[in-house]
Amino acid sequence: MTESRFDPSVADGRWQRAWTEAGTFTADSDSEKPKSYILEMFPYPSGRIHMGHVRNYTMGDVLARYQKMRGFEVLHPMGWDAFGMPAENAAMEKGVHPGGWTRQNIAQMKAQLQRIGFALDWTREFATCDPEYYGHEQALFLDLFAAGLVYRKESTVNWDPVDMTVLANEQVIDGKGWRSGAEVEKRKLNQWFLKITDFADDLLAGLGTLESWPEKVRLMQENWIGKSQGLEFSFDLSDGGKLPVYSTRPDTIFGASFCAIAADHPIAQGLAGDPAVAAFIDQCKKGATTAAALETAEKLGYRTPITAKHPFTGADLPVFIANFVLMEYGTGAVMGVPGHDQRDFEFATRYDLPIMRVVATDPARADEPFKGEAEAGDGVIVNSDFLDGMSVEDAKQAVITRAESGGWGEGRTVWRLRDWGVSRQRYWGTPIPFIHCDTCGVVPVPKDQLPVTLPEDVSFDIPGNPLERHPTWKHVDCPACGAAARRETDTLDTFVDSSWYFLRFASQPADKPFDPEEVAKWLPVQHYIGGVEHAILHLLYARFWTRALAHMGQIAVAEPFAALFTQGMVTHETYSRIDTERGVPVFFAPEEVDRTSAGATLIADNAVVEVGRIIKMSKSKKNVVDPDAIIARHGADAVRWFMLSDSPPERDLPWSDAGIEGCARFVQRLWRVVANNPHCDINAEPNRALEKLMHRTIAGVANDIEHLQFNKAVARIYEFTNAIERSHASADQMAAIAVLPRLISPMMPHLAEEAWARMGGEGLMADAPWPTVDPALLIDDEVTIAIQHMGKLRDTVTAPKGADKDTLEALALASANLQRSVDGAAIRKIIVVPDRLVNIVT
RNA sequence: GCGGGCGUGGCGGAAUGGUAGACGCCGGGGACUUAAAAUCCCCUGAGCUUUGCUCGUGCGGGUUCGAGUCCCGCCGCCCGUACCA
Repeated sequence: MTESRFDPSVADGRWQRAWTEAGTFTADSDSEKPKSYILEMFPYPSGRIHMGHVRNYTMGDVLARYQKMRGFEVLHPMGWDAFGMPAENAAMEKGVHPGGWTRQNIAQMKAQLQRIGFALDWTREFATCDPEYYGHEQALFLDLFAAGLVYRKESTVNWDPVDMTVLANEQVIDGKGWRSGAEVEKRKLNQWFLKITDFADDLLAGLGTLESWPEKVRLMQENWIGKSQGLEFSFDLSDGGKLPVYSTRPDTIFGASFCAIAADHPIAQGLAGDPAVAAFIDQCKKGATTAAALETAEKLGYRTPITAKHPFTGADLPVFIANFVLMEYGTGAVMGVPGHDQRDFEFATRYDLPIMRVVATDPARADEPFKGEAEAGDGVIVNSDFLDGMSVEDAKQAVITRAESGGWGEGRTVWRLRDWGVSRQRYWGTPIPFIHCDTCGVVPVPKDQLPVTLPEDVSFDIPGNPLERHPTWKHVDCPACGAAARRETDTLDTFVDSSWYFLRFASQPADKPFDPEEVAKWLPVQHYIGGVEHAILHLLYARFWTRALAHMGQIAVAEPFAALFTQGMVTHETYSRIDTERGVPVFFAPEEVDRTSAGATLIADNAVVEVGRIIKMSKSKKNVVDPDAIIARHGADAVRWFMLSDSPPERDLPWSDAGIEGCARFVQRLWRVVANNPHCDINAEPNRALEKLMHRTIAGVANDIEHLQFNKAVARIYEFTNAIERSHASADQMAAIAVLPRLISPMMPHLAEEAWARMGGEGLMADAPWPTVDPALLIDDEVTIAIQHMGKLRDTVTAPKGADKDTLEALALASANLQRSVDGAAIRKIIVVPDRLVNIVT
């Protein structure tokens, strides 16, 4: 290492090896120190680490290293969310085995992570596709089954009628299968479910204890769980039958002008003898199953000959079969109130049904016409007999009370949250440990026969589930009666894998999923960091599993993640040209493009390419920057520094070459400050301002890190470095330089170690304590006071901190600028905010 | 469609209801050098009648002595929407 240049290509590896050899980041469960569990959402091993991972793990790393300096025993593990569809897609496209492909990706990505110098405890690494891991998962699934939290029921999937296979939602594009292009159908399958709804109330209540979660995430989960009070009642039908419906808006019951039932509702099925009805029911089966697709699809209905009698007015309401009503939700039938539900409004408009106002902003506007859309908001009830004049809330209760006393309906709490369907008709996942026997029914695999492992000899040359068509795998004897039986061929949703991995990191016993004592030592996770895209599903499922395991007495943890942080994406501009033949854009990678301030040209032909919007890095848009290439060029510390600079961590971070170059320059600049360490001139004037700034910086950076405001910590370190360089060779400057390595250590650990070693620091920087702060030096003795006239700045003056109101008032009135602005006008009021400002009101 | 979030100079952003633009990037000027790179110093929201003034935080209103911040109504973009992870 020369004096003038920090060489990451040498230093990075040196310190990474030193940490590994010393076991610096191996968590000691038996340590006396207070414990801290720092966790980032583990990655799917897609092939390469991308910048989003680097950003996520750098944030966790800063916290882990900082907390270690603060005297905590830190657990900062890493593993692999290794089951999932991309491995099967790779198998289909490249003819490789999903397992081999995944293992290779893991090896590659692990090496990449190690080159970034993360303070990870690799001794606890595992992949969810390890048979040990998924074997324990199968055991837990059997425990849940025994506890009554697992059951089977019919539910709808996307069916590709050409490939004869189930499609994931992302494999359905505009209602068509992504490979076959065939119109997707809804098809029912018998599938496995987890009873997350048993915990709906508790999951909702628990949100109130998660003070260190972002408010937005708690709100999203609250709305997702969706607790509401409503009325379930039955309409008497013209054919003598009854139609049970559920509504969250019984207050609008007088505005009901039709009923709608699902295509697979028994009443609809009963009418299917009519070819027109049958044709409509068939039509309803078309299309994808997602909520977005259902909600935005055209609302279609078929008017049946049946009518329903309104319980209050006695009016006959037409009963429609409708494509937007689903049998799986509620009773599979709804009452339509077009005036106060947008979906019903569109439906009524299309089928020319009455649209009645039963809620208005005030009673005088009871007959105001609608302005082309439903009014779902609050108001007073009108045109509703005994409900008139009531608030929406009161009217709901009044209708429920009336229905209950009349015996034709009852109030019910319902949840938007549905039970969690965990069946997947796919190979690369955890086999569901059950066996189907013709005489015994569905039989659990005995625990001593776990894990049920995946067969290796599978092919992906035709669509569908390889487990289903494997020649031998599914043929087993029934564990109960010994007769020939069949294995369950569905595998578990990969969200199951990620619902308990954080427990397995605490310890990895061979004979059980986790050790409750170790779980008690480390859990809950102190900081959990990941993308906001997981705000609902993953986080809710993990909270559910934690509750279910606690319910069964296996752990004593209420919430798995004490604090949550959702970081933003790494983005990059896109470069494209329109393909003139096909009319679609063709994208180019950043390294294929020569970018100047004026625009961009393609290096290959030196002609212009269009510079597009700055969006999330993705392979399809080719706007990705490979971390390896950047590390090879600038070193790990520059990349880490860039990940923390400028953008607040919860927002998107636009990648820029100029930005990373600036970071690389700053790494070198820091090195010069340390390496050109001047000799102290004991005769030099002490630089008390620098000393104060040093203490303020130490305290400020600590506070910023604790609040994950890394961009602010970065700004402070820039300011501190600027101040050091501008100061003269005094003892204070020496002290400031000496503290620098420790300040930057969580963010630029390689440079910090190198500097620490050079300055004669003892042991590894990573083991050193955080510098101490003298609180006395954090207090200012002088402050700048703003002088305003009518709220506009006219002058600033300095005053002693804590100066009284009269002093500040006098200072303000003495200002020439203020006097010119006031221009002799009568002063009506003077507002003094101590240590901040004086505002003269005329 | 529904739920949630975000919007500040050329760019990323800073700002307990109290001096809008800290810090960084880009750009401009200068020093050093035969020259370049590197480095260092200075300037850098717009406009004006420039001791200073006006405008300015997506758009339109409102509350307040004072609004980027609080309230109401919009617009745009992003995330989720239960089988992508």
